[in-house]
Amino acid sequence: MTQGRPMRADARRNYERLLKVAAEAFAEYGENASLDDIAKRAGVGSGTLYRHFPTRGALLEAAYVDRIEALGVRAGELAQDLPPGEALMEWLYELAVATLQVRGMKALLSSAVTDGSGAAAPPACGSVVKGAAARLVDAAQAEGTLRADVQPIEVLRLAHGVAMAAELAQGEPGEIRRYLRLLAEGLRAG
Amino acid sequence: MTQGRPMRADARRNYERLLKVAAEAFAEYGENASLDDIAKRAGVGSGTLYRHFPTRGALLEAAYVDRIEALGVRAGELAQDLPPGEALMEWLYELAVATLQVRGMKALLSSAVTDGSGAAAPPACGSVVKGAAARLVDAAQAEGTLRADVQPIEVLRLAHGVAMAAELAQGEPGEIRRYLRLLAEGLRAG
DNA sequence: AGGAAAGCGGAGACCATCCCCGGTTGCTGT
DNA sequence: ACAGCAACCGGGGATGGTCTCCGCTTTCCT
Repeated sequence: MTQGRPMRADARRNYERLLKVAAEAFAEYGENASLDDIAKRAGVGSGTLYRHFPTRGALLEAAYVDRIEALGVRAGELAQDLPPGEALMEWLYELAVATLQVRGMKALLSSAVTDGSGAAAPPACGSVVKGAAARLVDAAQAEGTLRADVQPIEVLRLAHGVAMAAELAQGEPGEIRRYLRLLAEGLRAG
Repeated sequence: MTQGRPMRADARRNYERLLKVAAEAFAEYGENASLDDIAKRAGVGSGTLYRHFPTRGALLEAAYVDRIEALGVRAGELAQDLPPGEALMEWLYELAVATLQVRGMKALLSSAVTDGSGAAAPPACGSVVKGAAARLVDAAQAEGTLRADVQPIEVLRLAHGVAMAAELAQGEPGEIRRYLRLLAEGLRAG
């Protein structure tokens, strides 16, 4: 649908260079890395950057799609290897770790689970995360270990909240697990 | 201790004007309101603003001390009117509401509960919030309705996480209560 | 080869933070 | 009352970020 023509060779080159440099820059300087600086490092003008990625969010998303998709795949693996309740919790853990560890992912994932009506950027990658969550939540609810009155999106939001809480305890890596376990108690069926 | 001399009259005038204007500006534009603009509105130069409040955080804190102290007082009232467990939860609710409602308070409260070692600004008001939380948590633990293995600071962080989670569900005001109730299950003794 | 369209790039407009220092104001002692 | 000296003011300007605009270059197609 968005494919009138294949991209011109130089355009594709620049696009990919930008993506590579952006991922490095976001990792190094966080989600507020200077965009003009990214353009400069990639050896292109800032105009080129803004044409390919109109907003910071668009670039952020494009730079991390593979990481997001890996989370989607991971959901499938966990669903196969663990009982539904445990699979969900382990996946939420890995999601929270990614949220904190990969600098710049926070903003991306957070806008993915925002009630879209008013927001600025509805990232496409949101559907991957939401889809994975929905599958794991449904399975756990069918199994009867997860209370039936919560929606997948709520679970995602709460996991994001847990990640934020853990972030406040900088330097205590075990805190994510600890807080998530407390959340799990609240989500348990019964 | 910080009181070598009383403040000069013009200095005090400017200080208070800035505080008043800053509270308005933060309420209107959020925590990223332009500082130079605040200075202009207050009828002072930007130099004056930066002399009184070296960082954005300092201004934010000064502008909201009264709101924070009101939360401290409220903790006392709730402790008197309700059983400890309920008092804690109601207070956390009001804390979360303040976090979301008063734009600009979020950053302030969040830095208050951060593991201070590396952070930029250790706000004095943090002790008010932490003190209130400690009292309510202790009482609830003594009563036996709150699990004994959580620390007050952890409860604060989790409440902050709940507020963040609720923020993602923009426009659903009941979500704070809902998410807090889930957290409460996880924190319940037993 | 040659022309049209797609794409490039960086100058520059705009806005924010924050320092700096010449000039001004309020306080204090006589 | 008034002189003198801190303390304090104010805004100009350096720095750095975002994002647009448009003349020029590159690619692709025939």
